Amino acid sequence: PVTSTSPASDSKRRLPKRRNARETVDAIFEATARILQKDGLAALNTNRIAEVAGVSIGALYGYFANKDAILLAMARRELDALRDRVAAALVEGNPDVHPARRAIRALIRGYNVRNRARRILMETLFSRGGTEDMARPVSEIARLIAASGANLYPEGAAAPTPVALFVLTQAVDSVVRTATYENAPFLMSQEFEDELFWMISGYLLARPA
Amino acid sequence: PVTSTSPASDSKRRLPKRRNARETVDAIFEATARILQKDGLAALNTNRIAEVAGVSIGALYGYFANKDAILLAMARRELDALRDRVAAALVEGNPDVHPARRAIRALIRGYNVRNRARRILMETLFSRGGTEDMARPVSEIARLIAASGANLYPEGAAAPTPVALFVLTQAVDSVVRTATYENAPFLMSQEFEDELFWMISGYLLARPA
Amino acid sequence: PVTSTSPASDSKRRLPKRRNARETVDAIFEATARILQKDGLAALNTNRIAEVAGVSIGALYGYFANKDAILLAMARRELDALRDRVAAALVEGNPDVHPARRAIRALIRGYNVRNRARRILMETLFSRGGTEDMARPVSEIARLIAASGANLYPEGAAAPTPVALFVLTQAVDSVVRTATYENAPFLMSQEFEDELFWMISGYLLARPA
Amino acid sequence: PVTSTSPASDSKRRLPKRRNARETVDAIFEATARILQKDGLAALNTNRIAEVAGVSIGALYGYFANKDAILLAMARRELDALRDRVAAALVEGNPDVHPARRAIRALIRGYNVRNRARRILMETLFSRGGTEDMARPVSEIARLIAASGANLYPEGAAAPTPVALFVLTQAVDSVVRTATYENAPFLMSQEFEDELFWMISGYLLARPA
DNA sequence: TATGAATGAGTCTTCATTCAT
DNA sequence: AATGAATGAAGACTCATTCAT
Repeated sequence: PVTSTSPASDSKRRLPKRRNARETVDAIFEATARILQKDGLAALNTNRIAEVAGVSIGALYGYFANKDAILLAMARRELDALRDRVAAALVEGNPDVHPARRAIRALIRGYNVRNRARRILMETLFSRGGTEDMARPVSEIARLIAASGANLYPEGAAAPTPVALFVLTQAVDSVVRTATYENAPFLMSQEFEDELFWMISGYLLARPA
Repeated sequence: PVTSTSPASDSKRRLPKRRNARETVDAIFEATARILQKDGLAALNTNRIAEVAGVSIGALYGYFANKDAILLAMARRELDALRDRVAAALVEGNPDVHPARRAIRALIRGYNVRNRARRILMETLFSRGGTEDMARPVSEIARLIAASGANLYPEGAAAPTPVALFVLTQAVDSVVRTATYENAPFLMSQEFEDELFWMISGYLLARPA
Repeated sequence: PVTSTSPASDSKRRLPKRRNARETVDAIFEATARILQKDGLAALNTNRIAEVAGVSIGALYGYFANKDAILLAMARRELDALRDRVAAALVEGNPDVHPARRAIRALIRGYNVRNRARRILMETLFSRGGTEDMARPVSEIARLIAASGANLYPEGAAAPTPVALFVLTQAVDSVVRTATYENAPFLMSQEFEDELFWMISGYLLARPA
Repeated sequence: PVTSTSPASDSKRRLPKRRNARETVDAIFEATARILQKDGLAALNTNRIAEVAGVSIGALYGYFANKDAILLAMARRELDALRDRVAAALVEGNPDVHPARRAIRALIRGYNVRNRARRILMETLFSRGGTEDMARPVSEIARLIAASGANLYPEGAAAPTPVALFVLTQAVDSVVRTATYENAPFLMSQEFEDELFWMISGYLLARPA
């Protein structure tokens, strides 16, 4: 800002790094996640992101139109990644474990990393009107459940309606998310997994045919 | 800005703003809620709150130490009010309706007003570390459920453990909250209430004794 | 920007000056004029204006919505002031001097102060679409001329049409302005005044009745 | 951005951008004019110029030392072109039309194209201290008028002094320029031309011998 | 106790220019 | 000679908070 009085620092500007787009975007996301996790949304500013990412502020704006765009892109990416992991757990994995239990475990593990950052990201996505973005992954899981049929829900259970699937998936998702955000001590316990499993199967069984 | 020169001029004599503390605080909360609901958190600033509330910015700072304090106090108040309504629904009301259904209805109605403002408030409370504040009302409901015994949960059901109560109450609360925030079309439907009821009773029945 | 490491400079912020609105606006205009005159438009930034005016940047934005608004308001003020001076010279003053000559002199003197700043101001006004604002003062002078009748324009001259008045006033105004901006050496000379006067009277006489 | 992998793919093979210096400079000027005309000076930036011109930003800096240099070079070119056209109109053309009228017409036509861009260019030239550059063309026209003698100015008129020539040429030039910038409705009318002509001849006649 | 003008640190964003490729 | 990603200084503007009145 103030005209630099020491001509010694006049050593031109740093030579530009030349990474590829993917690396740069990753660095920006990583920096954003770190700041969010450590100091929260209020401490997140574009200059700091750039600094932590080791990218110039100009480069950052070359990749994202504005601060919000970073958060939004990141949120979608996280959402997609979690959805993929849960979906995969649902259809494959240890056959001795019930698919629902595999999905519950994937969900718990998924939420458990950098949960403050993740939470802020989801709130941002939501508050920016990304309701659809948020609903889609859960809907996809719901569709997957509906499609996989009898081997997923208990014998004798009526096929769940759309509303039932909404309730079911939101319930599981929200409980795990809340437990994660609250750092509930029982988060990684067998007991917690059991309760969730009972909720799922009990609910499905209780629904009238 | 305009200096009133003669206090006698009664044409536009401002109504004597001699409110008591309670009224002022209410006006501030009301203004905050309105701004949040209409334009979101980013548009919320203390000057605007003061303006909408019809209070000088200086007076506002006489009632709240800083901006956050407003949000926090409001969030707690909302939370308490909702808890009271749900708790009341649980223990009293139409005896022909199952207490769980009465609670579900109270929850749905409670979340349905000014849901954007409410959501932001809860996020703020959470992000400011108000986990305990948020957990308490739900815990209290859980305690109430545990205390009310057999008439609340189905015959033959094992008494729920703390983890089970967490899962149960969070599930119901989160599902309703999410449906509200997403403006789900089925929010006020009987079907939705039924599904929630089945989830509750099915879950409680499925738990091994 | 960078966290100040010396706690010694932590001496709170300056105590707020309390001038009245008029003084503050004047100080801002004065600072703007000075910067414009000395270093040109490119060197004009709101922080510097505030600094030179001895006003906080926040206070500046309390009086003007944005940077442009300062320039625009100033330009209009300058324009009005000059118009008033020329109009006054036209209708009053030394009766031994022809009104047209009095107006010419007022114009020359008016443009001669802080001409770089004045020029930039007019360009800004123009480029922001203030064509009407710019045209109005000249039109008003033209109207004044038309109204004052025979004692202003030579005997035997046909009453000027609107287009003629446009040509006449723009010609005089532009020539003086250009001479000012170019720091023409003859600007304050009698010769220059004479030429302008001959142009006016010759033109009016040459127009067919 | 998209790396062309096979140079053989001819579907969207970019046209071989092998222009010579002249073509490139022209493209840059054309792009600059277009941007200025459409969106004004504030919207003019080197990256956009390069983009619109279909030139890389690096190449642009190969032709011009900096942003200002583009504007300056363009301004001079425009000025010279206009001067040439007016000078030509003065000394040749339809012999049945008075040379002064021919010059007036050339001036009006000249200013009438892309007048916003032209105006910004002139302002830039002026504000960058190009007073001499701006004065020269007009001086040359003045010299031409002085040289062409009696057939240009009315019989009985005294030979104009330098100051008179300044006043005369600036007056005509400025009036036309202003009328153009203001999109005056009478710009292309015979009446306007007449008034200008009367101003010129009346002025020259009114000057004492 | 209320008022609201003033403060100024902080933040986003732009864009002229460089230089590795 | 051309390309365009990267650089980072600079600058417009916001808003939580203070304090003279």
